[in-house]
Amino acid sequence: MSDQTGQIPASAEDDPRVYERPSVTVDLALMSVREGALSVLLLRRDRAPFQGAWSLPGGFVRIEESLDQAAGRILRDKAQMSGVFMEQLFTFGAVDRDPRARVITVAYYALVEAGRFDEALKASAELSLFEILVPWAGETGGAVAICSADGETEPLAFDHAEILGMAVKRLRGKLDYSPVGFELLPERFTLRQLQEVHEAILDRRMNKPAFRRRMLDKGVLQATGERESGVTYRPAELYRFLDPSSTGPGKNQEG
Amino acid sequence: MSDQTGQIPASAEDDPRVYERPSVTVDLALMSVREGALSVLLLRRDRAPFQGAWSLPGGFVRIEESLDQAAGRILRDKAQMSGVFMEQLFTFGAVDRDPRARVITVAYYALVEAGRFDEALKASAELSLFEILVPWAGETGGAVAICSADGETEPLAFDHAEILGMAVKRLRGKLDYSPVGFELLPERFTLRQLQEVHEAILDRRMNKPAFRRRMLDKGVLQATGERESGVTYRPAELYRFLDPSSTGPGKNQEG
DNA sequence: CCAAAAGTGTTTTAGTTACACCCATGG
DNA sequence: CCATGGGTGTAACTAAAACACTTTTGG
Repeated sequence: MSDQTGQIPASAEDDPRVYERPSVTVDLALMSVREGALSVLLLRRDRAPFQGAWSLPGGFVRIEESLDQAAGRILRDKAQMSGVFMEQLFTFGAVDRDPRARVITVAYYALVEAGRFDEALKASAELSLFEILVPWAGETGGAVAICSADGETEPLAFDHAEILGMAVKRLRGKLDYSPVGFELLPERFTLRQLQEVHEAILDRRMNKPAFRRRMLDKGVLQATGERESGVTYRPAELYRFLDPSSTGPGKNQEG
Repeated sequence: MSDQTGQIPASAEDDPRVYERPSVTVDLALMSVREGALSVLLLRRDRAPFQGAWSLPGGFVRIEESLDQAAGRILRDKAQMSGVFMEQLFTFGAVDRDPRARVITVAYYALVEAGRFDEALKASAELSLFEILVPWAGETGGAVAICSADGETEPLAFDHAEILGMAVKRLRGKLDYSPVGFELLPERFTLRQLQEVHEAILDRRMNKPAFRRRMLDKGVLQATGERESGVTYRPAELYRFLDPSSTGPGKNQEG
């Protein structure tokens, strides 16, 4: 076991060379709220395993890039998007999660404004949009189902239903103590739009005045003075999200 | 690029063989509350890099074991413990986090009753106990310092200060909506002990009656009828943690 | 003036905190 | 009977929710 060219490890347990290495991938749950429904962008698999099934966009982590960089690259390559809010979710490492080989995947979730989905869908024919169906009670192990525009539920490849289930759970959990909700709206938005996003994610109707005050009391919304247009009723004021980390004393985006 | 022995991938991006693979390790933040202080079990490194520095126990993930299994094995090998509460924390994948090679580490945190630390410390001379010093405000990027029994602060190897910082943050965040606090106490405990654990983790004094009622109202504590002994004042009642998942309708331990 | 949704004021409720007090035990 | 911490009752406070209401626009 001695090695003249490099360091001689004191024991095998500290030497990566003696063990076969797993592959490491990044998978992305790219979500948005579209027409009142929490949705996800999926890719149709064109080869085995799970040929024809829908899957989260993903790819191998390269030796010279960080996990965050890999996630950003995959988002660019598969969905033609950049500058998107993205956060690490969980790492899935079951031995048999990929029937071909040992693959550990670091899952990320990403949030975009609904309008940006359309560009991605036009750019790639393999991409498609699905509504996420979440069982609130009577859990199925945390997994979710997906439902296409014509109402058909479809199977997901690998353990991606479980990954997506955890993504929804995380999104729900962070919604009221972190500014993730604003990532799903354009730069200027009405309080009604914000409420619709919250209602879609939590799958629960809310009281308008209560929601309004709760949001305004957080102090992260700035009234623009502008109003929405194109509506037949009284136009609502447009608000902008004020990132507290960019004005207050230096804090990073970690919520 | 064709391969007669196996499948022929339609494109290189789906073929793990064309990329150099990173190594994957698991690192453990094994924490407890001892004498009113949040503490962590660390291992002194006996070789470069960071020779002499303190580090989280860790090891490579083997090709035939899951991440959770790897974490359990490392806990057994390095700290002679089993049956310990453990949860995945975050995956750290900066390219230069290990100067020798590309190593991605899946960090876990584990919680044990303070008494179990002593056994581990006796079993291995390289292990030592440190108090965790957490800057509440004026963050240092989420990292924490460690402080030995004689008051000396010591450097941590690799990015382990950052990992430990995230572990403390996660523990603080889960303390009041998940039963993690009970993992740090013996099977039977007094409400005062439970309060001391919460105060140590959150680094904040609390009101006794308020804390007492808040805990009892959760409905997860069962009075045993027994009392503590060996005290010179009125002995407090001993309580036991009642896991709602073991009695109610089937839910798994995921909080 | 009417319909529809924006936006406001007031009451109710629930959960937490603060404070004062009594109880049980050992010495 | 005193010191010490265990345990309980009550009032005050705060945040959220529910409800009724007024305002503003397009038609």
